[in-house]
Amino acid sequence: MPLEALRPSPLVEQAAQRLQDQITGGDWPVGTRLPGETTLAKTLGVGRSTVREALRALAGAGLVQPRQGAGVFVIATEPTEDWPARLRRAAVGDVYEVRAMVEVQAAQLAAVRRTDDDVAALRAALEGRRTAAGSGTAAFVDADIALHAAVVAAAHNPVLTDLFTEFVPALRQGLIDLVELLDLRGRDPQPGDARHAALVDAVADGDGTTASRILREEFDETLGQLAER
Amino acid sequence: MPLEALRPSPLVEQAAQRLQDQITGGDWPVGTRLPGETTLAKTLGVGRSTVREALRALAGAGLVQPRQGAGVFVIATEPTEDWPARLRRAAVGDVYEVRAMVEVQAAQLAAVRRTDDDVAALRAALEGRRTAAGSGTAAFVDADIALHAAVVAAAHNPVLTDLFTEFVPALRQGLIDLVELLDLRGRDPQPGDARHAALVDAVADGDGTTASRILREEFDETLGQLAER
DNA sequence: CACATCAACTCCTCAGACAACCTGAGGAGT
DNA sequence: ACTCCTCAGGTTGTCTGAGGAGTTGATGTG
Repeated sequence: MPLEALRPSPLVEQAAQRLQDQITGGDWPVGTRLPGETTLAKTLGVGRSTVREALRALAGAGLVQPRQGAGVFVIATEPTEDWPARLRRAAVGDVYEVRAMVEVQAAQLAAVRRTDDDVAALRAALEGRRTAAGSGTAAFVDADIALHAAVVAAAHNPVLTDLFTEFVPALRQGLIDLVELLDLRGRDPQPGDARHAALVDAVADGDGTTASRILREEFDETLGQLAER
Repeated sequence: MPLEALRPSPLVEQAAQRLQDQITGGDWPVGTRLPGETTLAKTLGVGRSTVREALRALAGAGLVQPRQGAGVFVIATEPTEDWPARLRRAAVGDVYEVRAMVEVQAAQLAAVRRTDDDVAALRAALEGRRTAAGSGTAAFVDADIALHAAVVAAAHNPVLTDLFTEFVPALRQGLIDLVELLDLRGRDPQPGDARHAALVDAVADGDGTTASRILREEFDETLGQLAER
């Protein structure tokens, strides 16, 4: 009975964690049939229902798959990539840098592919950013992100759009911290307005070079400020 | 007892599915406390343990979170985005396009940040690509991806590295299809060797402009070929 | 009004029982 | 030699009953 403690808090989660470790650790590669529930129960020192729930949790995460009468089988060795969590863990600078990479190029594409509807959405988002100038930091950041999202959307690449969406939560918090830290809105309630207007115009005019240059300047500046801290 | 049949196959999965429908369908928004286990058991017409396992499966998928004594709460309305699956579903062209965006910029960064170890890894990967010229398509594509991965790694941004890793599976299959479809290796067993060598040299020399230009040419060419089909 | 107490409710864990099902071995038939 | 059948053992699926532990909101007290 090679185990210790296994006492505090939900036993199910501890059991699931231990099983998952065995899987992600490579002890049980894909295709392996896990020991039976009663065996696992004895090994882990918990009841069979507890083991069952732990296995069910792993099944829900897509790691294992039970087959009645046959056993429980490993079908994946990694819990479905939890990108939002990973981004939350990552350094703000790294996230921002990748975001900059993607968006600079997206702007270029957007200038080529934008439809009239896109342009309308961009102008609306720009207006929204101006309106949000009078609101709190969070609201302003949201409006800013909405504008950038509109640029990305104008590139008409679903993968790109999804990618940007994935970045939004991490970006949002990072930007709120940044704006308040640097007191960006102390002097100017809507910092970078001229630049964002120029960006929208460039995309509308189909001038991808200018659009991406504007964004690059914007991001380089922010990244520089981030690096100073 | 508003239910029908609910007999064949695992009751747990059916119960979980029904609960998930309630959540994704908007009936139970984020923050909602689900009915108690006994209530759900009666409503679904199954035993309590079955309900518990169904809830545990949803918890494993990140949809709900149980709190002892308080209840089970909805914490998300969508099963954690399965990016690999999404990429598999997406059009090859879209995936490739985003990959190009990211990598062109990554090359520029890599030229600035690469260490001597990175350069060694790059040269080794280039050599591996040449060696794989005599092998099958899959092996060649793997070697090609390894080289590009080395470029991305040289940028020293963990978020970027993770992102590229996420793209690899979709990329791999797409590239294999592409190479065989276009018969790229019919005339030249290691297409683009000169260009890749120049890329490695540019990164080694710290010439980011050249590095990213080379990659851009490469990708534009491939994207052009993809567009023709 | 602030605070302590308490009861009802919730999830957590276990044990036991039976049903449904899969797998592999061995025998019967072709 | 091959196929098919049967069967036993093991495995997951499901239910029930019983406590344990924690949270929450109402109640009562000062």
